[in-house]
Amino acid sequence: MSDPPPKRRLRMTRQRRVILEELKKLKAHPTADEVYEVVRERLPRISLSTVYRDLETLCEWGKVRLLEVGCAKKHFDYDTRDHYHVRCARCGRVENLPVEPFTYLEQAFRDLTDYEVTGHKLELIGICPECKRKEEEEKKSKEEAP
Amino acid sequence: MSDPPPKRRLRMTRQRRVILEELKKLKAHPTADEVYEVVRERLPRISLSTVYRDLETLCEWGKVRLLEVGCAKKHFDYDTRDHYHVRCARCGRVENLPVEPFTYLEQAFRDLTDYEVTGHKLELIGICPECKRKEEEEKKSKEEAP
DNA sequence: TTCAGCAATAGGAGTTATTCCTATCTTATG
DNA sequence: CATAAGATAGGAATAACTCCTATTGCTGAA
Repeated sequence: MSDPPPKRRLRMTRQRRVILEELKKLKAHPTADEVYEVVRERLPRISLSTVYRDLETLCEWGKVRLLEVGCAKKHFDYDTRDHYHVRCARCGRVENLPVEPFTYLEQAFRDLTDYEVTGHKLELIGICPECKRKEEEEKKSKEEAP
Repeated sequence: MSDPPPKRRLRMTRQRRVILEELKKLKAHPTADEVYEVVRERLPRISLSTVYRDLETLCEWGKVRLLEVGCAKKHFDYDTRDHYHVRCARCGRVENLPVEPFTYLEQAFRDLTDYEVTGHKLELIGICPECKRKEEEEKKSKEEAP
């Protein structure tokens, strides 16, 4: 069929294991930077570039998934299955939507475009509970002392 | 309700008019950089920062829409109505899907999250005809001279 | 158990896309 | 025409990556 990928022997190093473990613990879908912050508590000498490289490697390896959500930063997910997301328009936080993806959508849309369709993404936009709370606090303090 | 926005008198300057006109001509959904390239042919002294600022202003003004698609760059659209998109996984090009958005989706998903849902985005991923063609050419030239 | 060789790392430089800053220029109005 | 708010060009600054290099660390064959 096509050329076999250059087979390098990937190693489960300490850095990679810790990154994977911490990613698993986080319920949300952190950015590389956020992963770096938590991993640093266990491996203080790890470098940000290692975090980026290892997250990419773990993606290729199929152990982690890269989310290309509608914002500049890359988000990573321990759960590699296809699923939909909610994103907070204020803080950018991303979380899962507990629902099975609609596989029929791609089929239904295939005739609407001359692209060779390979997948789809559905993203709910909203305000997360924390940001909503902050917003209300701000409004209140404004009313009290304008 | 809430504070009225600080009312500044926005001006339809030459730069803004040209940006708007060129954006209207482009069928795809260009990035700021692509807008800059075409606008430069009519206004050679325009600066990239003006393009960014004016695109943002035109968005606030409701004359242009910012698309936050699943890739690092910002894309802009002359058509400000809600609609879905296809994106090329290779080159990042974005185009419209000629279909009415499914307004019921938000309602249906509302109970699945504690976010205050304000919208949703649906994006088909695929390979655009041009990238598909290039891919096939590469494959062919590989077979001929390996 | 040593060692050759590939893989991985830390640290920092480089890149890309975007935003910010400032001195200067425009333009609508009085 | 004066003038003041609004815009602009040009470049510096920033954010989020991505790449480079010298060094370190595994790992499997001898």
